[in-house]
Amino acid sequence: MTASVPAPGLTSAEENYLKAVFALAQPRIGTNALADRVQTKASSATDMLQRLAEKGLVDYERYKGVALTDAGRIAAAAVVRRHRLWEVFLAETLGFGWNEVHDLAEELEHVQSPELIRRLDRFLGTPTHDPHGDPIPQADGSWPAAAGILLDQLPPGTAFTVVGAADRTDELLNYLTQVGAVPQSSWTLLEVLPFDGTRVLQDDDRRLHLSALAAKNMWVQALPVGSGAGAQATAPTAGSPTEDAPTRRDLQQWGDET
Amino acid sequence: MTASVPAPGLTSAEENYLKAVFALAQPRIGTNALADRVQTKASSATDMLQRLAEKGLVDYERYKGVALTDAGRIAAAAVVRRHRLWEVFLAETLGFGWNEVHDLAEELEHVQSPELIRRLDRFLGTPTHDPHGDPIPQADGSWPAAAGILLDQLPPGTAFTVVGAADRTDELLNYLTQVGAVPQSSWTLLEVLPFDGTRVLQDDDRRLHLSALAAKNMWVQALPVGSGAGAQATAPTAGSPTEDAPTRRDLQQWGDET
DNA sequence: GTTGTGTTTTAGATTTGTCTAACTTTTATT
DNA sequence: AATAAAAGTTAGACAAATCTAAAACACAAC
Repeated sequence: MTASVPAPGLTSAEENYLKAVFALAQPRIGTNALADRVQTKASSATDMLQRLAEKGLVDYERYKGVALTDAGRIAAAAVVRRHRLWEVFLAETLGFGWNEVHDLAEELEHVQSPELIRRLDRFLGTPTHDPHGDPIPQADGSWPAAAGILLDQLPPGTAFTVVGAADRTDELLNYLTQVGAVPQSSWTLLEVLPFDGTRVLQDDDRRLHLSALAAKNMWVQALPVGSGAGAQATAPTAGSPTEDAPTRRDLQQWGDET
Repeated sequence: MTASVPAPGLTSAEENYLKAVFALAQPRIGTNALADRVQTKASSATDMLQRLAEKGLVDYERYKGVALTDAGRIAAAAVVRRHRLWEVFLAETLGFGWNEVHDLAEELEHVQSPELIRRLDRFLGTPTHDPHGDPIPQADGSWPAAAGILLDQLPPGTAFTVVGAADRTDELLNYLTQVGAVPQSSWTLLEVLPFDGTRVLQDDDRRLHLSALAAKNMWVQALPVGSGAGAQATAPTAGSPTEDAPTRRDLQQWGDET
């Protein structure tokens, strides 16, 4: 039994609500928050929740919010899987930027064909993470582990590759894109400034200052020593990260924001 | 001005009707025929036609059928372009058979993004024909010429490559797929049997008999002499094609059936 | 433990796209 | 030309998904 076969005949709208519940429920989510997420009004959300409850995909109780049932979780994971595979396709195959893929994937994800997804997956080489570093639910229903660690937690002097962003807002993605800190790019973390935790990165030919807040939202993979990009300079000045550790992300580190 | 930007905000249903009118109108098409094509009832077609007429995409007159306006033709060509590009993608990139691509492309074609289509087109190498041999309207609105000639018209002794099928029914496509007469495959037309016009084809290692009817529905491209596939044997027995030349296809050889 | 504020639900309307059934127009036949 | 058959249209209903406005509920504060 794979996660690729959603309960028969979900409409796009149903899939979207399901995805939203999946993204936000921990363990329950309110009608307003959900309506917000899918860009509708609370009354519409109520209607839809009752329909999804009838189909056995959510556990809904009047005035008490919703949670996913097991069936709902499986169906939602299938949608997320489709979404993220399309994101990989758009970025990797068609060359879209990681800040452009979400909206398009949002449309493509609703094309109903398990065989299409199977083949897309194979064509892409069965990727484990999307361009934002989020894990792609596998055909067998399993979830890959995190693609890396937050730049936040990387010790100075380490070389690394960017593998994603924990915050998928346009603001961050556009910014990172502009300064060239995009997926697959490699850098060395020269130092962490003691004053505000600014990260100083070195590329082959560029030096870049990133705020602690940005660093806290970048997924990176440490590279083996010696394979560092750019200057090997190592001036590790104290490691006193000003920002606090992620909060909500600790509970539900993966899976939101599709 | 490219054909890639349809009139703002066409729904999937509208696009489907438009495509159907485009495919069948020569110059006008009746409500019933149209309803048949889009798998609805005549009353639904009437409704939709009135809506499309209001949008200026079709020229509709009560009880008199419809034709496309210039705007409608442009919008329809954009849909056909999207459809056929996705067909190429599905066949070429994902390895679907030419008998499987239509239905999926039917869904993918409605994803709205000119940039997506631009990039898909570029990724595929700006193809001129889909897996069925039908021409893909280009970004500039132009229509490529036919991909080849009908096997029907090929003189015996000629080597050729299959480039499409004039009849896109499952029956023909499945049959041709089964016997291996798929796009890109190469054969030599050994002879045309005088009795019923059966075509005898030779592959590198297989001999194949095709009915005159099948031959009349296969688009092929003659290969330069000497590059023939399989046996060079040449036993040209009279060329008396039993079937008559295409009829409707002469008028509107391209563009129907999306 | 009442009250107020904010959240959630219901009721009723709207849009898109469809249907069936009844009616109208066109056309083909005699 | 009359009329039957075929083709096309309208009317009314329905389902999905949404909205606004009004009513119902929950809970925190007093």
